[in-house]
Amino acid sequence: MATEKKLSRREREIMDIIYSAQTATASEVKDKMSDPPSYSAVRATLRILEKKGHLRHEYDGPRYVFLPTETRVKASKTALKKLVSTFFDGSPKLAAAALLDMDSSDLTEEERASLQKMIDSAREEGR
Amino acid sequence: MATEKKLSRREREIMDIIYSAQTATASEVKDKMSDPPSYSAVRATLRILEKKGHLRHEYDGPRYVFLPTETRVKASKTALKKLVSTFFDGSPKLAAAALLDMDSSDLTEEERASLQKMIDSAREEGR
DNA sequence: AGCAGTATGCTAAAATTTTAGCATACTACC
DNA sequence: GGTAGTATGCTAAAATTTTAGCATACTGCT
Repeated sequence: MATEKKLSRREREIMDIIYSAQTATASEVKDKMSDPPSYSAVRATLRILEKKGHLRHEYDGPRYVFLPTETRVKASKTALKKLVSTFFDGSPKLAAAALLDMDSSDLTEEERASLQKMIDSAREEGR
Repeated sequence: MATEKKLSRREREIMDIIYSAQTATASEVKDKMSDPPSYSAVRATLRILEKKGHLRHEYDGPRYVFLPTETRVKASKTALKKLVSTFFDGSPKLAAAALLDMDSSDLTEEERASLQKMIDSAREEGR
């Protein structure tokens, strides 16, 4: 409910770090930030994210461990949906094709073949 | 070169709109913004994005049409890579699986089966 | 008990982002 | 040729974001 979107740049950066790590302390977050500001700056932003309802914390002994309030799966769906609409004209298949293409070295021949099929069928659908 | 990252919230929003539309005038951008500010505010941000090297413009009669300096494909790869690392532990296969799952109503039985295989194999690889 | 190290909370200043407004130019149409 | 409509460029103020610093508390040593 209270969870509005509209994250600032730093807020977004921190959320991404925490989603990636699943869980992180303030200093872990700081370590992973690009061009990290002071520790207290990081903490201030974490506090804001908590107030906005995007994060919560638990205790790990003497310190806070921050975690997202939304599940990773749910957040990933939202992110995927947006990405698909931004770059792939709304076609998840085309996006999936691009992904698997990135990963091509790991695909078996069989996988590659069936993929190709999906891509073709997505194209036929005119998307 | 000049193309640094670090877009602000509005800048990011505008870039996404333009990537999605491929091309857009200032007022088209404004129309698609959430909670759009004044027209001149939009234009100011467009100008900033041009200065930062993310956009350029061409003329469509009397007005500017803005377009990204990076191709859609390249930008989408960057975006996918980040998303995969944020939400899918770096496994494009798992991300693709999630995508195709979203789209499940459009999949044939055959597609679904081969997908399932890929997902399983990705899981086996421990990713 | 005292000290070093590392937490937290809060506050206010610095920096950036976001915005509106005004001056001006061009097109189309009456 | 004047007027309405819609462009652009620029500027400066408003709003938000980002930051550092300080006060304080707790842990674990010595």
